[in-house]
Amino acid sequence: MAVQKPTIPSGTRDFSPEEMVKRNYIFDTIKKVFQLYGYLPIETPAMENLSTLLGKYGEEGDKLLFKVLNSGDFLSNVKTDDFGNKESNKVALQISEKGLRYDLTVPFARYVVMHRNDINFPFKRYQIQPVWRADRPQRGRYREFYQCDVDVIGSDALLNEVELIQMIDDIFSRLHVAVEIKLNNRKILAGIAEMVGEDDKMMDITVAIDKLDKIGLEKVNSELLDKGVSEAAIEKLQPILTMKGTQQEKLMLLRELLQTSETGMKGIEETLYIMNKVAELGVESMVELDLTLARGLNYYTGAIIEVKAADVKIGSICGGGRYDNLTGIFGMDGTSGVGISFGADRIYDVLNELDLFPENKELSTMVFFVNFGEEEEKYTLRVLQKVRKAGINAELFPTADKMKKQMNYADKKNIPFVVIIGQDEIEKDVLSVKNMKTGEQEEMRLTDFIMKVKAF
RNA sequence: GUGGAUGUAGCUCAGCUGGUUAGAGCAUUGGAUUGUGGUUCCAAGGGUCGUGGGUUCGAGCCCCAUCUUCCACCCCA
Repeated sequence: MAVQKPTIPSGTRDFSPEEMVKRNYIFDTIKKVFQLYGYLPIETPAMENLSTLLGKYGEEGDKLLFKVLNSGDFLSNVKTDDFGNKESNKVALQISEKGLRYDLTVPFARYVVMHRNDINFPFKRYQIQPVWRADRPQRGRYREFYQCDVDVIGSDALLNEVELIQMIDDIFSRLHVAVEIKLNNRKILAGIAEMVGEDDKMMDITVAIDKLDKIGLEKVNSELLDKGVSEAAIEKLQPILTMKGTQQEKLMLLRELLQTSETGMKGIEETLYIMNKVAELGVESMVELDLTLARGLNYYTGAIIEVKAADVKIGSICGGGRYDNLTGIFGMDGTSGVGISFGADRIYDVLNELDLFPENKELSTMVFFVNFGEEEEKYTLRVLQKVRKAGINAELFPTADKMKKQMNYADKKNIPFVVIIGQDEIEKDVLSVKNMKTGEQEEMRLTDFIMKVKAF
């Protein structure tokens, strides 16, 4: 039988020990801050019923769901017509009732509804788990990646939005990454659409605004026309498209322009509140209004937040917003939530590119014992035990291989101290300690050695 | 999902208009050095040239399909 080359599905990755140490540094930092602000973890299954997933992410999102084949004789219930006509979508629904989760927010909403009687509202939880999207992979875009979600549900206070921004600021300053926090509000977008008299074209208008920087005003206008937006509406939109000035000035101008729209005004008030509070609290990162921020997810209703690394071009590394009625789909109305999601994989790429990972010396082996053979091994094993008891990460080479090989192993593993215990040392009751960085070697007693390593 | 590029040793790559046995550096293994790594020297192992088909006397090179990775779009963390 021919040996097959092992591969993994495109867009997925293996993580080496070195990578995991770095990844855990990110996860640990994020978790620490989440808990600092009073959020506690939950987990949900990798698979959800398709019925809870479908229709929550828009048409595009449905296409990107990984579906899980039913177990057993999954073809038995398929309608032959659908199969014969190659109706992939219809057939898919007949042979699959589960799917891999696409994000953590929708499963969370499902969780809240299912456990509503046990939950103490407002419910502050975080969740760090992988999600899957059948997207075409690219740089910084994977088919399996981790999200770190924090949400608070059951409170419509804007203080929650402020707290989320504080946490963003806290986490990225701990990671030493300079970021820009962009803020928008779905109500402002809706207000703009209302003001120009094209309520139902909100998404098209938003996407057009989003492209302003890329393709320019003229093309944006002609694209709007293509989408069926009336000329009068486009005319009314011009002051917003060409708006200039500081954050405050823009908001003031918007306040004038959107006077006729109650929703729009509310969005502006909300944004002003959030921005003022954030300014009062002295958040380090730059926080700015960005009308182009649409965020495809359908369920946002208020604030929209997105974070970009200031020094690396990689797309957003954190995003989220307020969803007033996500639980409504699952039969629980009037519960507002707001949350954000940190993209661990992209943050990893950013830290890697900027060389911001710390030396995690407390995680790796500190002391390596050379193995000289049966008799020395017996003695060394006891020494090793004492070193470990002192809380020092240490290991003994499992076989009495050549010194060169053992030293090589220690060197590659970046172990700072190598301890050599042969017959001489046993007789003298000392350790020969080699500092791998300086190459110096000296004999010392065990207790002195332990103190030396601890002080290192 | 649409368009473009890419794939040769574990890694990074060379390989002429199609022509004998496909190369280098790094890495690996062994030796110089039977208690001393990171430097040096010597040697060895390692390839169905992404996969499948086609053209040809002959294909790593040309053609088709397919997959991978990357880039742009769509969308997104």
